[in-house]
Amino acid sequence: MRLTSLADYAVVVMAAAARHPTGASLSAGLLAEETGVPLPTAQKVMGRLAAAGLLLSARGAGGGFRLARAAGGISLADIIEAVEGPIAMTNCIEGSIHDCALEGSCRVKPHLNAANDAVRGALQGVSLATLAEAK
Amino acid sequence: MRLTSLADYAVVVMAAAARHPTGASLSAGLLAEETGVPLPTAQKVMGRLAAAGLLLSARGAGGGFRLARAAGGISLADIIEAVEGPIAMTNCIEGSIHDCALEGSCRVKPHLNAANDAVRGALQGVSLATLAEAK
DNA sequence: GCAAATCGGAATGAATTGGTCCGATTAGCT
DNA sequence: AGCTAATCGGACCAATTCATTCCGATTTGC
Repeated sequence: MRLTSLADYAVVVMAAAARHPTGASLSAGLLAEETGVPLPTAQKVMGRLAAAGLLLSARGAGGGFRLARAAGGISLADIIEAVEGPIAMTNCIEGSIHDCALEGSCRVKPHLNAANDAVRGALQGVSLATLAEAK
Repeated sequence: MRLTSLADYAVVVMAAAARHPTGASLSAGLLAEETGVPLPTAQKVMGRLAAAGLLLSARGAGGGFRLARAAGGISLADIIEAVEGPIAMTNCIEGSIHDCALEGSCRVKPHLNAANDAVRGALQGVSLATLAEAK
């Protein structure tokens, strides 16, 4: 029930990016300096965010990243999923994976499914625009 | 954002225990067989649950475990915390630990705090009595 | 055409986790 | 009262995952 530090950094970096004017080209180095996140780590995090479609990347000199959507259209759940993968408390919730020995006779799965939706909903209710606000 | 398999097993075992009559002495072997959880793992899980005060343990022949409180008074959050430790999405939320380099200049911490409370609330809203119900 | 700057993926070391085993303790029977 | 059997409790070890770092691929601008 703890998110990885990679995801933690991703939230910080995305919030910093959201405070810049829309469309500005932001290098990993710039955001790393602004947030205090180590540069190599920021690079990795931003790479994953770009792969997930939350950031648009441009290579070469003068390149950088920019938000793919408006800050209001990106949720905390989106950021976490981009870095950590699907939000699924247990393996059996994720549709494709079925390596649970109790599969079939498990009596609690339906309830866990409901709990998982509740948690996910709480995370989807927080937008990046909110996270970027001061205090 | 995924709970460990130990916590997963804990939920299954506790739900099985809640289906037995109140006060009955339940050995780790019995619950392991009922749920399909490997016995050594069930032992470890139940040990932690007892240490957290969710189960009462009795040693020796004829001993075993029993629920410390009524099933309605135990929440999913309680079970997860018993096995995984405090529910805190980030290190900076946990009061005592402060090994975050961004501490002080971090702009998103207050928002994450609110998100954490929302997640925790969702988990506290599910009681063991609900988990023990069929389907 | 050259050079600088930036993204992208691969490799390494550490930490947490999952699983197993053996010792400590107690009730019940002889 | 002693012994046996059953059960909890804590310690140990292998494995997976995570966090971090470094180097190569690609593109713009001069």
